[in-house]
Amino acid sequence: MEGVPERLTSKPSWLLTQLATHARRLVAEAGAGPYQYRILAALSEFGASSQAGLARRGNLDRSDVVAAINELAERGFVERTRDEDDRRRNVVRLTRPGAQYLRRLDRSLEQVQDQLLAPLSATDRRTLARLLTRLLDHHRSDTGRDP
Amino acid sequence: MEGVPERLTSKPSWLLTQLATHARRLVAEAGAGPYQYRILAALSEFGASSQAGLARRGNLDRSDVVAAINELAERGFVERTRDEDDRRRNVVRLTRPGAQYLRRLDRSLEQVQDQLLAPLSATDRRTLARLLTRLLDHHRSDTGRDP
DNA sequence: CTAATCTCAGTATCACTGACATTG
DNA sequence: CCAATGTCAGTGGTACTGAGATTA
Repeated sequence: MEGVPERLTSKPSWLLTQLATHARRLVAEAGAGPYQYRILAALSEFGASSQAGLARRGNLDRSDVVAAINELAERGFVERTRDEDDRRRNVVRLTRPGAQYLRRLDRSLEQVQDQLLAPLSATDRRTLARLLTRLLDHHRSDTGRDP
Repeated sequence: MEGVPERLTSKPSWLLTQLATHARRLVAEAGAGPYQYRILAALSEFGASSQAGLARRGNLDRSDVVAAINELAERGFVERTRDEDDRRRNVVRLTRPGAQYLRRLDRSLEQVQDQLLAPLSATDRRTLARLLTRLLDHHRSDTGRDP
């Protein structure tokens, strides 16, 4: 024992942060702002939702959702209407152009993913995804129900 | 196939970014500023070095190294002296208090690590570290030689 | 002249906090 | 009254860019 052998490369926490910035950069090059992508993805997978619901599912802050939706709405990718059943809420809906845009983003992301995971075999990639998912699920105490 | 099943939870790039923020938060609670920690760790593992060398090894920007070293030097954890053999460079050296501080940080980090990796078995943890390391090595084109 | 180093000033973006008004 | 929602203003930190001065 004695000195920890490789502090910089053996601590998952640092590996995560450093790899994450790399991933972010790649993703940004693909043209996908993380907030907007997560919102579009959540809408596509779970359907129309309130902004608070999107925040919960996309793991982002309510206040950040506001700005992101503003831009998405301006570009015509989502529709924001008042929920008449619960007038505190806005119903956010994916539009057709929004769905197309998401598909384009997904194609770019797939390439990014390939670049990012290049040195791993298909099995390793699955393993990695599984482990990361397990971690994330565990640390997301928010139950994540719909509203 | 058809629609991508779980965009938000199956893309390693997103998993990484989200887990990374979680890790960062935990690490911050442990009192370890990421820049300063990486510098201290690099110094401890590779010995005294120029600031540019630290930047390369710690995967950070030269300009950020300046500020981090300022603080570390103020707190007496590192010593910065002009390199007389190459007067462009500063030689940064870990002091005794600096080494002690690093050991304290490491102890805190270990607990953080445990929290972060709680849901994984020892084997899984090794696997994760191995996969992440492989990725990071691959994406670090910088050869990382010393100066 | 080119290249490397250190430094400073400034930027973009993410994540977050606190507050407030509206509605349930 | 309390809780949830949407909105806004502002903060802190990371990562980065660009420039300048010094030395090799």
